[in-house]
Amino acid sequence: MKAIIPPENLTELLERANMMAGVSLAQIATHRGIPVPKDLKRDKGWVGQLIEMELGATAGSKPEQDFLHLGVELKTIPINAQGRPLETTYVCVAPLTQIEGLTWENSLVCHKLQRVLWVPVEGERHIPIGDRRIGTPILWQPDPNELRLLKQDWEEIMELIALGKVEKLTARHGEVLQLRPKAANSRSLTQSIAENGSVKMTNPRGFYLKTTFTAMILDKVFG
DNA sequence: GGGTGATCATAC
DNA sequence: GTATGATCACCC
Repeated sequence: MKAIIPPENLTELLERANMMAGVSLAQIATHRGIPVPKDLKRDKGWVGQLIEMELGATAGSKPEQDFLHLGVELKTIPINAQGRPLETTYVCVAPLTQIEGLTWENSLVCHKLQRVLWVPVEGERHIPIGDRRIGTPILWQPDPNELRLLKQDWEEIMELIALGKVEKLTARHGEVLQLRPKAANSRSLTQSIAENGSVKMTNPRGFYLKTTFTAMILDKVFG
């Protein structure tokens, strides 16, 4: 495998991303010497990591943007034949303790979503993984209205977490941003705030963007 | 059929 | 366990 150097600037990143449009995942994988899985059941992050690698993102599990020096977060998004998202989009883990004084402006959600490079990839299950094609990338920055919706949902969710009501939160809360389990399984536990203010254990949660929201983002470009 | 809750792989 | 990358799969 040949090493991919991180893009030096935004223009270079966009050039690389644009060159992948129309290319199949098998082409990328072959080029990189990576086997294509039969399905994604045990390789759920495969597509994302393949695209990450090809664009020269710094691999790692740091809670930071993929291209920190460019202020860009990379997200692959599975779409159907109509260009609509097939899945919600994971943003980041939700803090469940020590959240006093945490504001939207300095939250991880806000930071990660400041600028996102969306890379649509055909995701319908009847299409073999290798045959799935990459679409036209979209560099997105939330507009004032999108920012307002995100902030509103985030504040509402964090308020309930702060009140020790994380167990009462479901994916139905929030217009565009939702809170859902994010863990190895339902037995995973992490600390959270109890209703009496003490510490309790609960299933880890993550923030996800609902498909109605990401569909709007894709629509703004493709109509 | 769509969305919610559950789950998978991997690095550290 | 916590973080990354997400999709699976069951229930409504």
